[in-house]
Amino acid sequence: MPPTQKELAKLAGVSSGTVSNVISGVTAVSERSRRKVLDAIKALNYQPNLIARSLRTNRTNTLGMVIPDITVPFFARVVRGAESAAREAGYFLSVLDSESNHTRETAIMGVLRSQRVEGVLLVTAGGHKWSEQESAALLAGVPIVCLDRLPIGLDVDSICVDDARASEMAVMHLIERGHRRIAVITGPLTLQNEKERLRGYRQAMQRSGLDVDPDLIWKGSFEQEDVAALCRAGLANPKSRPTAIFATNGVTSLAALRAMYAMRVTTPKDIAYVTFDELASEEFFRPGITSVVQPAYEIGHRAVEVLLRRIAGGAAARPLERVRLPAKLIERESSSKAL
Amino acid sequence: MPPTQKELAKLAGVSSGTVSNVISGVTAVSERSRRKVLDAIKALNYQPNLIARSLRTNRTNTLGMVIPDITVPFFARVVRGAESAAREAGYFLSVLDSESNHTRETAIMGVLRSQRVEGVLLVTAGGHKWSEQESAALLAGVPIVCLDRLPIGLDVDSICVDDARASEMAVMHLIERGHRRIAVITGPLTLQNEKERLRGYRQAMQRSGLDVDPDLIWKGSFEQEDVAALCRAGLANPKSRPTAIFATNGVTSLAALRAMYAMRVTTPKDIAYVTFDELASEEFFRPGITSVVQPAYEIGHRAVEVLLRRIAGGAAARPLERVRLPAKLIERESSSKAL
DNA sequence: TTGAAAGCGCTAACAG
DNA sequence: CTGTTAGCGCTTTCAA
Repeated sequence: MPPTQKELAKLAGVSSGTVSNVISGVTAVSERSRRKVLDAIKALNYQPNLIARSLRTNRTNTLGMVIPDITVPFFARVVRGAESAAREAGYFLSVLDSESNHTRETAIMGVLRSQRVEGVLLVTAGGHKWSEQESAALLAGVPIVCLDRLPIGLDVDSICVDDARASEMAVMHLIERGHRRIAVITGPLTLQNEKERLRGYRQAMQRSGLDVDPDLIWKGSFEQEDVAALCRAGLANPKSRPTAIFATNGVTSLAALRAMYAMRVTTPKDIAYVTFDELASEEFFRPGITSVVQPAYEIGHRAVEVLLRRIAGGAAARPLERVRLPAKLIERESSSKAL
Repeated sequence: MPPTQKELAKLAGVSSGTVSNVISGVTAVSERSRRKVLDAIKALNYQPNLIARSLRTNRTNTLGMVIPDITVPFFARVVRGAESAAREAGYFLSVLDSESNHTRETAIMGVLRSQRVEGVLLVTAGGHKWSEQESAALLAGVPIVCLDRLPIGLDVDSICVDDARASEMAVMHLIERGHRRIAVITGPLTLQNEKERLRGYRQAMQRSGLDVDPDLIWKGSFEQEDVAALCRAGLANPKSRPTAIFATNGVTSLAALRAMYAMRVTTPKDIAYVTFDELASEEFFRPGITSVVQPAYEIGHRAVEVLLRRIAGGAAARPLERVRLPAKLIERESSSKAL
């Protein structure tokens, strides 16, 4: 059993209250008492019991974070950013993985509430609409900031990349290189950000006076097989094949590339290719894939800042923040050949 | 303020103890009371306060995990494995990132103790020896299991790949393809696992009756510049250049490849190459790099099992477990050309 | 500047 | 089966 404050107080020959004062530093304590307490802390290797402290103060100094999959590099970087921001502000961050499962996600939110975290950073598993009931329960609980994948039917502070704009930029890049028949392959359109990215594609086409051919809108998912089927259907005939593809997220994109390569359709030779998200250690990826890169670390970092403002400000005290950050286009080989 | 058990009890018209019994399910409760309590829980959207429960029961049902960098894919997968094992056992897992910094690592261990986690999974930042004092303090605290990078001067349960064996296997693979002058480039040799991997290299050479040329042992680090300098020195002269390189970890390996490519030394054309660890989405990495692949998920998963046994068994009750898992060699292009 | 004491929300013993 | 109660380790009045 770890030593308690009481034992510490006894050893130091002072009262438990004095020990507390020494540790918190709020109330003045005589130098003599301070010394004795400090010595006793060393002697016993005392570590204050944060559980007891939290129960008493009703503060945990902890933020929760829910993400769909820590092994996705983008999320790992977001977590890093959030962690460092939390630490800078003197908070702990408790990260839990929902394994892209909404049921588990809901369970986790419950656990975090039970742990009395002071706020939650949420990257939803996606693909579902929060019911009125869920939503109400959530909003009545701790403050929430949503990142990246914004939930449908949940009105909270949020932060993500300006998806439509980023997407538009990527497609414009292809158009500028002479492409007219540009296919877009998306993730599940139940996700808000996927919808936005598709919107950006449409905008780029329309603003450039190009037709949006429904046959070139390939509504995909995160499943290898779905994506492969779409690619096979869309690329089978070299005549009607698009001259360029834009993939709206990294997971779908890897699946698409895999399918293309299996069909011996290569980039940039047979088709130009641009993707949302970095796919890997890009410098060794051959050919290099032109990518829309999100400021992942910053998204995590700023999400914590927004959350802390919300915690300080209270639920209704301030308007909802909706931060939209710009993404960058990194040009590489896959889109290097002008048509 | 979230509702408390007392308020709940009042609403349900029973005592607080009965509420507790309903929730824990340990003591029998009449169906009537049960109903009333359950209804009240719904009505108030009650979530038990785990902080209070922990203070009372002296149990947190939480394990801590300290890793050097969540953005390293290997660690992310280890975390996933640990998380799922923890969940299966009804534990929470609290993951903290030391940012490869021993000072921060020590601070984190203190925090985890303060949070009264029941055990800790530790991947040390490495590069330091734990002082007698640190070690003693640590061992007196919660049970610890070390993963992957085993600490020096800390006697605890541990789990990692059989590094020497895995290394030997990789080097044998090169020898079988006719290589005689094989360089090894390592990470910091202050890390136990790096030492082991170097030992494996030596073993393979010696068992095959080959000389171990000290000039072919490149003692590197995780720093791009150090590694680049070693590569430049070792590869400058095409005559005396080794015919193959074995890199003992992923981070160093990426740095080495970068340096090689900058020098226009390519693999497999100019030199054969084998590395410890997967470097990225290997199927798109060109050329594909022959790799020693570790069972990352399993390492995390089994580490939790070991830790739970230790928690159940007590400090001295059982002998130290030292689990060593086999790694696999995945052959790819970079070592495809026999000499 | 210090000590005594109340009480955070919960569980577990105990008496009824 | 149920209510009462003590107390987990801490912070925070309040008096001295």
